Amino acid sequence: MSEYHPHDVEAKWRALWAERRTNEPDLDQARRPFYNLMMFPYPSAEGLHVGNLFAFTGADVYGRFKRLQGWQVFEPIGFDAFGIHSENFALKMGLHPAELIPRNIANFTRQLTGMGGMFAWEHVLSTTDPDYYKWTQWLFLQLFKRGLAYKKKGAVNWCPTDKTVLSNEQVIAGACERCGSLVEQRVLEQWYFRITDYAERLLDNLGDATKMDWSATTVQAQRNWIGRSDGAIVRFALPEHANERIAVFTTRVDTLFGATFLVLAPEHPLVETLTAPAERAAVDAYRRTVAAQDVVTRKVGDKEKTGVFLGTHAINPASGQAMPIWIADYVLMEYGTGAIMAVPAHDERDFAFATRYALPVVRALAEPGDDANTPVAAAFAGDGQCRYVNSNGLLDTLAPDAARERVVAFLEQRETRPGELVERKVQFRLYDWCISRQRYWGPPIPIIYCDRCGPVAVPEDQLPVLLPPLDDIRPDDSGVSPLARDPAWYHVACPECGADARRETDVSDTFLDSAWYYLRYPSTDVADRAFSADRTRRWLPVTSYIGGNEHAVLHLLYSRFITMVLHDAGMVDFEEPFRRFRAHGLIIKDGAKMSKSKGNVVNPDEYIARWGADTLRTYLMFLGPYQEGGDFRDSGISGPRRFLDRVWALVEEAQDPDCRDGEIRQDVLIKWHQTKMKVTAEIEELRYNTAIAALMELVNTLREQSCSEPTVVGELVQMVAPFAPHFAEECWERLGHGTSVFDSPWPTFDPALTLSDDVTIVVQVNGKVRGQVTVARSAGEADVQALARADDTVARHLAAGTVRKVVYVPGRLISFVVN
RNA sequence: GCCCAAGUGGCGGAAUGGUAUACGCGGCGGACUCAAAAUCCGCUUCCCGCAAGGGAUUAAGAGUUCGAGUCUCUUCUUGGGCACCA
Repeated sequence: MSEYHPHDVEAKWRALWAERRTNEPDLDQARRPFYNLMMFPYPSAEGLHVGNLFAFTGADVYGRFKRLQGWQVFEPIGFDAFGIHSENFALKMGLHPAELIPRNIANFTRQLTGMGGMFAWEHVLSTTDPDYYKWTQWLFLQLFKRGLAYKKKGAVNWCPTDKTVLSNEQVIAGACERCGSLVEQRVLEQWYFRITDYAERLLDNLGDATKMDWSATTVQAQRNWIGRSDGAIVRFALPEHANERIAVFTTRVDTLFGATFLVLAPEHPLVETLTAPAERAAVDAYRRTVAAQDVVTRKVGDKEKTGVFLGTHAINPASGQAMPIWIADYVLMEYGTGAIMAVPAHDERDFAFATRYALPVVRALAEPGDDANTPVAAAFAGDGQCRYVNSNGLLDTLAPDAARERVVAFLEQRETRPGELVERKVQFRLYDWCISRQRYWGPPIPIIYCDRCGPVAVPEDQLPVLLPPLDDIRPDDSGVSPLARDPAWYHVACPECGADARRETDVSDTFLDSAWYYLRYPSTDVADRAFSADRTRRWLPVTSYIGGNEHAVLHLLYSRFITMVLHDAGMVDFEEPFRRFRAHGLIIKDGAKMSKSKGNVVNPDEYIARWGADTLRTYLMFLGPYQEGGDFRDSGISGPRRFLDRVWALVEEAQDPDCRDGEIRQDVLIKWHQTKMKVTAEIEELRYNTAIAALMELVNTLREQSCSEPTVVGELVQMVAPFAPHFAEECWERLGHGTSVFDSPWPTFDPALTLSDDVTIVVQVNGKVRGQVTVARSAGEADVQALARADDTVARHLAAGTVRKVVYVPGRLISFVVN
């Protein structure tokens, strides 16, 4: 007999896997390719924490399961090592990121190897490697060439701590998502990607089951982010300015009869023209106040609404009433047309504004019991209970959808040319993606500015534009990147005319690095292009992608956009990069989220040292549903370790010659087939905790016997293998197999053998369980009822009245209704 | 404010509308041991009862059903997303 020593076993199999290239599929020949992707880590100085390990283990379990099912699984790993996070940490430590990052990557590599991931290390990548970011720059140029990358001066989110701009996606409630500083508004010239051109497709594909099978929560988050609104643009005539009209976007054109005033964003271009001389001073003062505000005070809701009157009016084309025109900072220039029609009776914000400035409130809708003139106490949106009022009979009896159509038609009739008064319009909340960063640690944007030629792409054969080795990489408040301090680097000849020119000194957003890394993995050994056409055709789109839902809108949306662009360019033949995506849950510790500030971050190293990686993996997968996460408790880990020890003992026992060739007991046979059925189904659905529970039950059943069948124990080992890979290899070898357990076929089951001959039938009287009877599965209702009535307790409860009804569910229960 | 999840023993968590509390942790008792650890065996939702048995119980309340943790409605709590988006 020998004992289970995890560290010996794990070291042995790590070495053998590397030596035998067990985890390196043949990328050019695989017949059943399965691309098993997990979100690559940012290599922090702290190393992997137990939450990362939970995420990677769950994805690895799935990959190993698929491999056992006969797929050639490619499970790559890499490092998302560019970006502000790495740079800030390096600055804090007084180190250069170019020095720090390789160190962190070495530590991560040690930990990822130690956890027993089935990683194809021959295809590891780091976004900071010039062989990688060369192609990130190439990707930028593909967008640039197609007019999808453009430079624009505009108000941007500026983080005063990180001293760089942030994309809208990186601003959470007016604060920097990374450091939490309140974001300021700055006017800068930045590079943008036209992701808004793809809004409709990005939204439509979310509902296309042939292209995407994603976690519902992630799909919902993307839908909300893209934010499609179906509405109309209405143009209001201005009696005092016959040449101008004010266009507003509204989703509630049916409330036009209740629109009593217009509000423009203070930055709206027509404000200058429309302001009456008498109001000039007040308007200018208000616009200055707003311009001085930062994004936070401007955008964070629930504050007192302010505004000023422009001294002029528009005409409501439906009611004919004059509508005063105001400017107010609750109207945003970036959304819609930068102007709204205010319907105070049916919009909370408009109601608050109208109340404050004593503007008229007119109903377009009335609730039951109200009439057209009942004063409005609070704005209400209206629903099926409401009816239209004040519409001169136009809408009275209509449902909201029909009313919208009717108003549009009404306005269209009065137009002298199409679009003069109204136009149907779909509006998105999504903004273009700002990718410029005024930082050091990223891929330089491959553009050269020439006075004569304008912005010119760096020729592709001159890529990569290497990041120059600067000593002082600290960002400053100037709004330009530290790269602008290296004239020797940025002074270059214009690639087109040869005149003196200047490189773009901003670097690109880290999210661009990660928006295409899955395309690079299969082609890391390809030097002359970003990705090989053959490899890409064989392996992509990604078969299964697993990652955190914190990237539901950032990384996942950008990746989809980039893939669509490449698809349209004819470079890939799919629009959606990730066939199946599942978000994993989060690990909490003692009921609280793990965070450095709370000091409850669990380092997996010490648990691996004490219990072994296989035990930690099994524990992490057992502690809760993978897609929901769970609570990490030190005491809980001993259970999975006991489980592995017991499997080990069963393997030892199965090797005993006296134990072979026994006849399998009926109840063991049933449990065995039930377990195979259940484990197969549960792993497929990522319900690892219940799969492990089923395996524990099988072990408990096997332990009741003096001897266990080697066949059953062998299949038990195969089913444990995805969770405890080194352990399973060792057991498999001990059972006499000469090849990897991961090259063995996943156990099959016979559904007929999952059912026992006898069944327990529950007996209920008036809905309460009063007994149970065991009968042959083939027994009929009459037999079951007779047996049930014969039970003393049941009989007593039946005697309390008359049986009115009997419900019989074969194989399950018999229920008597008595009164 | 709006949208989406979730709420089950001391704890992590199981339950195609059909025996709620599987599996694991912890706890209690026992075996082994000089002793402890490890291991093994048994018990463990709560209340009444020696027991047989009875009652209560899936955040709270109502409803549908022979039967509800599961379906419907209302309320509360927690977590997540969106948020002057017209």
